[in-house]
Amino acid sequence: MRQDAKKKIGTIEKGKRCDFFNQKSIELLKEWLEDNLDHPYIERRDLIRIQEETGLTKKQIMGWCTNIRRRRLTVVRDPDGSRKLIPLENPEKKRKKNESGERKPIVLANKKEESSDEASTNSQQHSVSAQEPGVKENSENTSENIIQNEFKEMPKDCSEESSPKLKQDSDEIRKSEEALKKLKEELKSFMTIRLSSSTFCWCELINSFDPCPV
Amino acid sequence: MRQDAKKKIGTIEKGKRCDFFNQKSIELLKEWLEDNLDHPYIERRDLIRIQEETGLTKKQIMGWCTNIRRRRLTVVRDPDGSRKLIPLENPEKKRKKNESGERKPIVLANKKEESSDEASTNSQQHSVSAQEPGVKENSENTSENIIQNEFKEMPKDCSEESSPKLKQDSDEIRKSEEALKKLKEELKSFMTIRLSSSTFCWCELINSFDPCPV
DNA sequence: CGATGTAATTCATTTACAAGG
DNA sequence: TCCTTGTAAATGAATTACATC
Repeated sequence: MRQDAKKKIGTIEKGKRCDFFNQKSIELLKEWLEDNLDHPYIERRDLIRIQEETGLTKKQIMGWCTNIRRRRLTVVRDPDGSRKLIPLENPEKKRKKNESGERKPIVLANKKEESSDEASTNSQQHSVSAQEPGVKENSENTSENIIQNEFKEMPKDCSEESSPKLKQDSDEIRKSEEALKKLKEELKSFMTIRLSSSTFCWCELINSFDPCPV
Repeated sequence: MRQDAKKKIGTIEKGKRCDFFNQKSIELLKEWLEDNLDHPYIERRDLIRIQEETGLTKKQIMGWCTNIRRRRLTVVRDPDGSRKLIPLENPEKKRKKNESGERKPIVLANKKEESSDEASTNSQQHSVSAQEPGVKENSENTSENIIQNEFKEMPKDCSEESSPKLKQDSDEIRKSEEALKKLKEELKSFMTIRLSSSTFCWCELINSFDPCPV
């Protein structure tokens, strides 16, 4: 703890939660944001409405929007080149973690393969198909850390390389490569379909792979 | 119970990382743990091996194991009634969050509807319920779940449709699944690399897949 | 030796403000 | 006036470590 003294600016301390920033207010703001993702800049009308409903000041609400834009949204481009803001998972966190590279949460893969091991973090065995082994609910921290971990260990040239054990049989290699090629096409098709709903984000795709042990 | 305020004990400060607790050591310990989930109590042999490979003291290693057991593992029971420890996501975090009920990360759903599930702000109403270990929660990432599910369905359906012969032989299916895993690896790696340039957009990823532009 | 309680440190997230355009 | 970018400060989660039983 290195803070010399609590600095008070106006009536609010930096970093300190005020009573008006409770879960209900956050829910309202989130609601506004999700309704205005195409143009997440608050208008007078919504501003006044949220002020009245939450008790937050104008400055607080606009500051919240500013922070959300830079920390939770990112720019993508549609095929026509138009610019858009969509949700993104924690860009700042990723940058910081790359620089320090330490003190990452310990994530267990929970893989005891040899069977369709249903051991997710749940304690009871529900034989529902929706859960896949290795895919479990997680916090955003762990997802990103897994990505970073595997990124460091993974070979940089990742486009068309076969894994060594497949090299034993050239016919098997050919079959595997054909399957991979086909899957790539299918994935492309899949992403294009998702795209039409205009809510697709590549980072969500990344997260959908986690924490699948590969 | 006892809070004897000792700031420094020996040469190590509480909570402070020492140089031997680096990522390589953590990896080794994690490796040991995942190999010994059935009985996560370290033996002399492994203890000495890890001591030598990491430079950590015996006390540090055993302390790590103790902390892992209580913070990252939870007890489940097999159908035969036997007791088992399996990975659990952040039991302590969940407890604290349920009690305070504030300051949760802001997660955007990226979708307008999906109003059936109300679990995104559960801590507001359910202040403290009888917290059973292993109870699954954290269904906040709704959009991720949706995409995850859709993605999981996609390759199977498409594979079966476009190449029926893969269905006939379980070995072929296994190969296909391996190929999908590999594809996921490649994608994750690729996207993580692109991430650092911060100019990524989905169309670059799609176009990077030869052979055919969509 | 293990389980449990807890002190201390580090890091990610959030609220807030300032500078400059 | 509003936005973007940089950053200060508070909070909480995760981790390492030790004491007690």
